[in-house]
Amino acid sequence: MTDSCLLRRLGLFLELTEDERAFIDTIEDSPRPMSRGDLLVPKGDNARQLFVLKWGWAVVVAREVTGRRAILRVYLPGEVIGFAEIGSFVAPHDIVMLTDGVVCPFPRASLGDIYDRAPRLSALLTALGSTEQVILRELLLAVGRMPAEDRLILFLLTLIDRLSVTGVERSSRFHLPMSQAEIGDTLSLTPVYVSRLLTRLRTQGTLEMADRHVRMPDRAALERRVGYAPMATRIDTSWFPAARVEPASNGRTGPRSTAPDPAGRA
Amino acid sequence: MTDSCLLRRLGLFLELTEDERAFIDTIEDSPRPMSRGDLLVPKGDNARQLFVLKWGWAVVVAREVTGRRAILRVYLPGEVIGFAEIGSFVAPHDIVMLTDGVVCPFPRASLGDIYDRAPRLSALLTALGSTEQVILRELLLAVGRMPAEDRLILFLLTLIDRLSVTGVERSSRFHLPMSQAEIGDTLSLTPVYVSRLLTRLRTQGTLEMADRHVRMPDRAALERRVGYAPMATRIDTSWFPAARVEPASNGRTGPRSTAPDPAGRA
DNA sequence: CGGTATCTTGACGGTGCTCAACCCTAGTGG
DNA sequence: CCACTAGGGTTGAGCACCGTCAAGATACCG
Repeated sequence: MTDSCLLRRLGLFLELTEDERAFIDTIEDSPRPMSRGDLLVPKGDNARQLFVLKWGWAVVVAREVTGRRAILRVYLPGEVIGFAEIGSFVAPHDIVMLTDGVVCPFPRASLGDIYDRAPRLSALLTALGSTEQVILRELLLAVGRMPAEDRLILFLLTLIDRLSVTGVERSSRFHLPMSQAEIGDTLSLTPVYVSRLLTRLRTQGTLEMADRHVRMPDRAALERRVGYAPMATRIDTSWFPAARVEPASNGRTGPRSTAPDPAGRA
Repeated sequence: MTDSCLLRRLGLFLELTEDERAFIDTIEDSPRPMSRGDLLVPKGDNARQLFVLKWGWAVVVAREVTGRRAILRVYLPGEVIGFAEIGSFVAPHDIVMLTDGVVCPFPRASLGDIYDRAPRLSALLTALGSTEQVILRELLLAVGRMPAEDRLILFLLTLIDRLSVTGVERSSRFHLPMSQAEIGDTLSLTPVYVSRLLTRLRTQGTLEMADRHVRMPDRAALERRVGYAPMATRIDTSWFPAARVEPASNGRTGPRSTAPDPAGRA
């Protein structure tokens, strides 16, 4: 009953019962150190694992036909990696460590156990997946409809709020371990233009940015400027079922044992 | 035990047991006709309902600060609407009927029942949510990194495949009930430019498009051109738990009855 | 017949990309 | 101590993709 990564993550959103804590504790492997550039999930792989990002940053990377790179998702410390892939036979994109870090893997198969035995945790997983969609939609809106300068500002504002979920960074100054090229890939801009934007914002006094640390002197003004609404960091759990953990009875460790399941598709 | 909308949708991905079918049948309200422009989910609303789109098209609409409109998601007949919102206290975006149509609403509260009593269905719901993320990511990649012409082609290719999931449209010609302005909002283009693109593609012979019907004479060539990989229309169910439906015992109709749940957040 | 929505076409301009040179720092091996 | 390299950042010149503004065409509808 140590504090596992997954337990800490899920505990952010729900007051876990003893049973639930004990259950979560059984499904997680030991932490694994990672280096910048390591592939957590290779595209095309049948991803059999998910990860909690204990520390460090990771990104979902895609490549357009012409070879242009795009970062479709930035994972911050504490977040769960691999959710978007669980319905797919093969991973649609690479997931790569952006910095050195530590991940806590857990097998995808154990998700089946969660759904089988811990209904409230299952609902939480779905709800977490739904917030990922909201994040993606906001990024899509920014990339599609905002001028580059606002887009950059919005990105930084969003990061601050998301970092504050895990409570690590509260001030307006924070560490951003991304190169300008990587920022560009996230916002669909070229490295050259990101550089130009940053120097412009710096000379305006809108932004302070040096050695990968960012500070926003007048954050409120910027939020107004780009129409930023702070993201919901809490989850609406009102519709969740009651907390409950079924015993691991009648050999139900693997799927398909309790009821008939003609899994073949016509 | 009629064929409800939700049942038909979930049955696409899983061979449902009798118990599961009966269970699903209990949670759905009767179909409701809709007109173009009707709000299914208003932004800021505490969305207490989800919908299966029985027929017609619907879209998620957002507005940038400057007033520019964006369509963040297009829902096709058969798809489930409201998944991205279930973790939020209030809906982050409007969801609007794009055409006349019929929806089958079901209360969000009944999701709690599903999680409580039907573990395999719960897993399916999560998996469906994960495929939504993949759709979003692909759109983000296209909007961010593709020239407008390819973006438009990719959009049409994707629609064909997604329409074929429900099996209605198999040919390369299909009905696209969107104005050019709406297409533009989906692809982050202006109406004027969409018009220009379409006439250009038409005169090239790449595309046939008239009175909101589209045909692509050489679909394979276009798929190669934009690097299109047909979307996974099936879901990887290998990690799902066994099919099982718990009886609706001990008054567990509402949440929070079986175990202590100090829901207050510190 | 006027009003509205949709589409088309033209002229013009700017945001953001491309290509290129250059700088700085850190690391490596002589 | 000094090349040499590699990664990252900055700056300039030029341009093109796509947006903006505007006018006009067509269709539908009250």
